Amino acid sequence: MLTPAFYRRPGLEVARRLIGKRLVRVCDGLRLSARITETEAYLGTTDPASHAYRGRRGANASMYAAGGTAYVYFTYGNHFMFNVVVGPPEYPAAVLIRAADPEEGLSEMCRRRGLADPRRLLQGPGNLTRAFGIDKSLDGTKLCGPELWIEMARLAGAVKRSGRIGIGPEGADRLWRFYLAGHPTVSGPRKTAW
DNA sequence: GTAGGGATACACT
DNA sequence: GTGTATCCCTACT
Repeated sequence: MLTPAFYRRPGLEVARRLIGKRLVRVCDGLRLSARITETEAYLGTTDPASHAYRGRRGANASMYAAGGTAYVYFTYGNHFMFNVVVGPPEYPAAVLIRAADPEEGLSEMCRRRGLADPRRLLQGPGNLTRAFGIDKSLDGTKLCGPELWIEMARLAGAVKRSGRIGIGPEGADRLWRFYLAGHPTVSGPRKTAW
């Protein structure tokens, strides 16, 4: 299991190093796991795309927790987003987990998603939280079990970076998205995966 | 291309 | 308290 020290590193480093790691969820007694293939960093109060840009709010409180905390929020009336808080306490920064490659619990993920294609089960941040049963109840919990944690795993492939997806023009010039090059689970328009 | 969905923040009574 | 614009999206056409 990744230790708190891993998450205390600078945000961009954590975002890059999370690619290839194994996200594990125990839900209703079932173990689900997947290798992370795509992340995005949202760092500090000077990043216009970050929820912490306008300071502390009720909904973003978890971003101010210590590295290794889960930050889960709800958006667009439909979707939960799962972020990993990074850096020291009181520094608001998090890495959004955007996509992963399923390993264990395939049939359960298929059931939750109403879908069979393993490439699409965890493709996109809203799809990933749905398949993993991640919701607001996990917001603020520590990523060291028993319901949710991230494990060490060897990276197989090259990590590339690009601008972030789904944000406005503000902050779009920052290349804070990381993904496993050429992997079929990576989300977003294909043209952004250069 | 766009409808859909609900929480939130903020500007107004 | 009410109105409304926004939001790190998805699933359709």
